[in-house]
Amino acid sequence: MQMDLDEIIKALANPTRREILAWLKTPETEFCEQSFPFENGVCSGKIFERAGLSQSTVSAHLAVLQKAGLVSSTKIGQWVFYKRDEATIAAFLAAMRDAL
Amino acid sequence: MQMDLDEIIKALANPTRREILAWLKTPETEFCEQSFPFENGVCSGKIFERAGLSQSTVSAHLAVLQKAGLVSSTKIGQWVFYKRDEATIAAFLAAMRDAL
DNA sequence: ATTGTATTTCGATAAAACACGAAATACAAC
DNA sequence: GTTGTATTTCGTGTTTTATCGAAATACAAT
Repeated sequence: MQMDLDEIIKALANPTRREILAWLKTPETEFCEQSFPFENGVCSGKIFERAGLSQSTVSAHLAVLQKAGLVSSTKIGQWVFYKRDEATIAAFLAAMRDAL
Repeated sequence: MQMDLDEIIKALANPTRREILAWLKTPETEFCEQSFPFENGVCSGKIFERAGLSQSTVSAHLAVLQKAGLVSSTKIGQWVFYKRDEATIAAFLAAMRDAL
């Protein structure tokens, strides 16, 4: 598994981004219903609402998470859905155990 | 175990600080001998040398690590010795598994 | 093709982090 | 107490991060 430990830690060194990642763990309980099933991920608009920051700011946070490989996105129509990348997250935790 | 997850992650979001923490895992192999046994920790001077940054900069890094609880320090004479705080590190790894 | 909705990118600003050298502090030894 | 060594704190410049609103892009629907 290739992954940039430094980039991932920096991505996680922000409470909003960690929060988003946590919300995505259980979309059913954290977000109200959406037209598409949660298997595709959560529509970014729902995340914008929840975060209490401007759209552009949250969009930037999502981009950082994605660049670090912690989430992936799918475009469906005019919406973009984000979901956790569990493989990277697990690999990061393992790498962290070794690094520390 | 009380510990500020946010403060710890921010402390770790810097390669130099992670490096220092890694060096302290095996002082015998990472640092040449010192007058006091490594049980007391590693003399900050040795860490300054190894890091390749100015004393003041490395001193600041050590302060961040200590404030986060990742290392502890002991003063002996005019020297200050730093060592890992394994309890905090382990608690952090566990908290990280839960948070992610 | 015009309009409307969803999202991202751009440009600006403020705050935080990183680095340095110089000054200050702490302690030992003389 | 003066000198020398070890370390931290202070003042400063530079870079990175976080945030916003406005402009740009993408797509759907009419």
